[in-house]
Amino acid sequence: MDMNDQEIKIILQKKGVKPSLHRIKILEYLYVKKNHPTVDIIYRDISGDIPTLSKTTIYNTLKLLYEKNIIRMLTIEENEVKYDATMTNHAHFKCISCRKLYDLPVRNRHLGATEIDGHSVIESHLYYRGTCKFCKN
Amino acid sequence: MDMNDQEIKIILQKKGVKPSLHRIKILEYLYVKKNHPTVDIIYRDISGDIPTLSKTTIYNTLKLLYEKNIIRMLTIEENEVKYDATMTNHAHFKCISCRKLYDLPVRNRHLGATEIDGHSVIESHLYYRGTCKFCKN
DNA sequence: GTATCTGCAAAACATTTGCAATTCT
DNA sequence: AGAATTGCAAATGTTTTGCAGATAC
Repeated sequence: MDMNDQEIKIILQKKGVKPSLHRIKILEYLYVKKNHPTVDIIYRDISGDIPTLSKTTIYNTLKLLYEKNIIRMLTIEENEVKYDATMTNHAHFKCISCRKLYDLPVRNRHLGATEIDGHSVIESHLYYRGTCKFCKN
Repeated sequence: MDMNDQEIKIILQKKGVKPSLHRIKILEYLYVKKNHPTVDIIYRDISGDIPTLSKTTIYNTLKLLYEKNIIRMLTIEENEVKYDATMTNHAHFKCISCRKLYDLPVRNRHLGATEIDGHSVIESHLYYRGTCKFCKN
């Protein structure tokens, strides 16, 4: 078990999640790749390393990690959910041409709000759709 | 044909969409109800008035209206798309307890941006999840 | 040994698609 | 008649569910 696995394990334990091998590997993937993957992408990328891994476990794990506030769930796409382990406030930009999803380090007071119009905020999402700087020419 | 239908018709024509009865009624529903409905909700609510209306037509129409920039598509829910005819910049608040979706009249310079980090912005979305003021007690 | 985690297959849904029927001018 | 619109039924694709088997402590 290398350093990364150990760190991931501690993160899970702190949040009250039992650090099974599958859970560690899925969360580690999110931390290392930072690619806002779907369930399918995760399955495609790590099922080689963990031959017994099933998609059901990925679904279960991501749901659990989301409920424990360890990762974010991105519903920018109409048809599939993406996940993100970056928990600091940031925005996203979706290019409708190349389909890439960019992180934007936006400093926005609205993203850090804990209360809006009397409602208690748990999570905030800011995202844009458009044509990215590499596609617009 | 009442005043509303006439107004809706003109809006559609201005955007280059032929104002069929179905299209008028679907867009009018969105304007009048302002309830961020799903395809199913629209179908449930207006298929009584228009007995021949099919869900396929609602799907077709909403897609067309979205592409013509007449309505917005909201992907806040994981599993289904909602639609909104309010085109002025505003945010949304989703209550995880009562499940209601609120409009928030947020004045946010980020929502009006046409360019971010060199990318050309076409649409902006800001939304929150949490517990609404009526559920939190 | 008991509780939790995992995996398979089937089910459940929302959405899309192909194509035929209808409507409008 | 010709072109666009609509509707049905089937297909698609993602996510959930039920339950059985495996694993961990």
